[in-house]
Amino acid sequence: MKKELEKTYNPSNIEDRLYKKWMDKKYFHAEVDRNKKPFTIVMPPPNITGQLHMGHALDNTLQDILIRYKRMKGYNALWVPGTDHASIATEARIVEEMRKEGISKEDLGREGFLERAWNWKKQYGGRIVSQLKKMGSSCDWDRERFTMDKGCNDAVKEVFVKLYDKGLIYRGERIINWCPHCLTSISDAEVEHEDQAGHFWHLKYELSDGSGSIQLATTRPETLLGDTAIAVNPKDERYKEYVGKTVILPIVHREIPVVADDYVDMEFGTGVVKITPAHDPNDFEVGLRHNLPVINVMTDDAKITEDYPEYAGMDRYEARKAIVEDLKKEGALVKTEDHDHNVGVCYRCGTTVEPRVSEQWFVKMKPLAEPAIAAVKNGETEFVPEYFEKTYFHWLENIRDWCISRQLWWGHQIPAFYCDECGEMVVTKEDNPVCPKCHKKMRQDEDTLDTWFSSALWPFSTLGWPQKTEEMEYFYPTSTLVTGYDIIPFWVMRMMFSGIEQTGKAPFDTVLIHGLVRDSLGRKMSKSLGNGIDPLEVIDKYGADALRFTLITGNAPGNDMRFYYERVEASRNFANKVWNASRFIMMNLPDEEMESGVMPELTDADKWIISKLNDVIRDVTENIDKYELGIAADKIYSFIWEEFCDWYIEMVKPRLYNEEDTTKKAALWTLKNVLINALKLLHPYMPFVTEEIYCTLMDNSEDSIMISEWPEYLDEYHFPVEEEAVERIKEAVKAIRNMRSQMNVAPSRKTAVYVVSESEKVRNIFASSRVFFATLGYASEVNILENKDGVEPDAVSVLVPDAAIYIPFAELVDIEKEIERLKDEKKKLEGELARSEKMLGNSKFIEKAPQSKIDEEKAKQQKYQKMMDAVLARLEQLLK
RNA sequence: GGGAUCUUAGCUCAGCUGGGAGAGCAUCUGCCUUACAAGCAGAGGGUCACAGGUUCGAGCCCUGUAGGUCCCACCA
Repeated sequence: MKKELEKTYNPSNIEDRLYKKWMDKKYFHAEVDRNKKPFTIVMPPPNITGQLHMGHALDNTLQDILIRYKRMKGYNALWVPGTDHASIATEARIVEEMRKEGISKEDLGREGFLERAWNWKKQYGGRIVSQLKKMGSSCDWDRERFTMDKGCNDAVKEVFVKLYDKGLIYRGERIINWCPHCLTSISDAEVEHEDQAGHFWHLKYELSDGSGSIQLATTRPETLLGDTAIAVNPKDERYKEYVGKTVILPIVHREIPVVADDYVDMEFGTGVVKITPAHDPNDFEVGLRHNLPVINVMTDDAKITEDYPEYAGMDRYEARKAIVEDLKKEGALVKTEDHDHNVGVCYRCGTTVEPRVSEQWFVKMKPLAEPAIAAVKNGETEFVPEYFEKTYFHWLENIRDWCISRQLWWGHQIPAFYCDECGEMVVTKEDNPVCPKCHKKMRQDEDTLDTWFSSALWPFSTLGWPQKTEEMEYFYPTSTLVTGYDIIPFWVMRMMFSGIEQTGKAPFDTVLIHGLVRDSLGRKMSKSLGNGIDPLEVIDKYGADALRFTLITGNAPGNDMRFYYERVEASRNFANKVWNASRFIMMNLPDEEMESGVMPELTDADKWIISKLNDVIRDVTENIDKYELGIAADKIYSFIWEEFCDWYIEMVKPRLYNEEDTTKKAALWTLKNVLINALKLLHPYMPFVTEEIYCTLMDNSEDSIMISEWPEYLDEYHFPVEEEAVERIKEAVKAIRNMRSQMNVAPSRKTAVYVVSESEKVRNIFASSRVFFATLGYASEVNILENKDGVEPDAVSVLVPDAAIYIPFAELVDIEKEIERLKDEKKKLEGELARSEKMLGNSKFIEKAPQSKIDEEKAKQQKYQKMMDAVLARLEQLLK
């Protein structure tokens, strides 16, 4: 029983059903199989707080295309999915939710809070997974992971302890970036910089010995409370005599030294800097060099501490105002200027970061960064596009130690334990160690680790590491990592050094970087702008295939793209085109099974499309192998729409409608086989529509296109002679259509066509293609002649290479217009010939250009010369 | 301040290692031709930002200029 496609293409009718089928049949699942080569991708785990957005849609479409392609090529393709606990983002969301209910973290306590967080994970973690499924993502859900599951926790502890034992993780009091809103430390990568309008306050400090005063300027007068020095450049003649003296800090009236330090820029401002080691990273360094005290003047939430009763409880900005007032009163304020300056803000909440001295855990980066740089330099891992390697190098070459402890509860708790009795500290994988000295129970460090600490281990923790699993052995290192350029410093870099340090191998051989999906005005999609487009809405309206196709076409790797509904519509129209062409073919296929293996006697047209398909198979395969997914998609698109639908199907129709036609079988065979192969090429991009058509077409004789074999280029399907013949016919048909259109001839009006050529070969080609002039060129009769003697006199003419086509339009023929057309044609040909002659007449071209180029040019010149002769002859005839 | 990237048709963008400028959308003209009006056939439209250079030959390579975007950066 032959199946049929629905009359209209309706993606929502097929997508969920097919996805379920794939799941049921376990097509996405990969097991270790030594007989096959592995191809592995680990999915960048989306945050459990998140909803699917266009960035995920793009990221996962790219991955799915690669995975589906490799799977069809015979690789053992594994795509490991999962989600990220996103400690800071999730905790912030939960705290916010609790705030609305009027409860705080402290009310619940650590355990109560974590319980609530796990419930959150249960509730929202699955949401994004089901959204990924709507995209058609063929990931191995049996291997789904979570960055805080047992396996990841084991990996985290393993790595932490190893790095600690090697001295690459240490605990220390340093200046770190503190977010007064999230109430935690954050890493350098988590700080964004933005320009803020501010002021420059010029202050006057009196020397303690009364010998004068010194002026300096500051953008942050409130930190003055914690100043422990002022600094000048040692080479600065102006201040040489002051170095070693002390000044009186205004308001506080503390005596602080004048120190000399190279850090100070003599050119900038007055060349004098106030030093606040507790609240500025540079000042902290200066403080270390000069042994200055560190005075913290702010609380966790950036309010002035109780140590300064006049300002206690004021936040940073209130205190700034109050202090400026007091400075004014004291006469220490010389002047105020407007000044824009660059401040760090928390990348999660946008709050201005407060540099702060506190005790934190750090990863020593230099020794880890070096091999990670080397792995890219020596090609073990490469970036696509290559220029992102520069971003990567830049980060690693300028990296500072990574602050990994967070004052949060949701995350991997740091595996460090303290003995309250003797103060002993132990770093261990054990859960409840006892103090090695006093054998008492120990207290675990309260802090958790930076989310990215566990994400950094994702490529191998998901494969079972630190256990020695078969998966680890077989699927690692993974093949391609697909991610946005904005994630390079957070994640790519850290996976690289973690992978190399822990496993000895870089975690992937290629990093495919993509850009951002922006709105139609080129703005970043964001919640605050409200310009985000929900991929699920697009899928509902146009189908996942259309969305996927839109996201990977018309865009080069690594570049941002704009999202337009018009483009989705165009993609949907393409899916519809494929659907209808398939429907047409199936309508014509006989009820009984065709012997699809045996190739019948083929016509030129059949061989032409097969040869074209063969080329597309080669090109598309090459393009995908080079990660040129957009280019490959374009080629499939134009092959299917232009070559296959607009030309081949149209050419083949007469053979289908004529039961007597002896070549009908060949036509059907070709239609079916070309369609099958085209569907296969398209499948990674449009998995649903191709599967639905394929299964209907194959009448269930095969299970799924997604596990079918990727087409291969075959020399025996290369038919240059037939290709040339059909291209000639296309030229002729196009020329006829063009002319008729210019003359406003209604399609209903058929006319005789005379094709004149001196070449027997060309006459034969046209003679055997008479039918195409009738069906595609509106001819009522076709005469093939050796010379134009037999042509009716009142005819218009069009010239194609090696032939002239005459169409008698008695009453329509306008000799003047005809002459005009020919003159235009002559002009064009003159241009072409001039170009050819210039090139061929250039002795240096003949000397240096490759022979193939020269031959090519000579052939062109000949062709145009022939056409020119024809034009001139025709003109002469008409002018008579 | 340093770096990356971009500037190609009205709009949004492709253009792989240098060898006659492309797509989608939009525009204009005809068509309900029994797969598809979510379609078919035709057409118009570009000094490839600017200035130099390398080359037989440059949208593509080099240098500089202008403008846009992004990333990094301790000028208080």
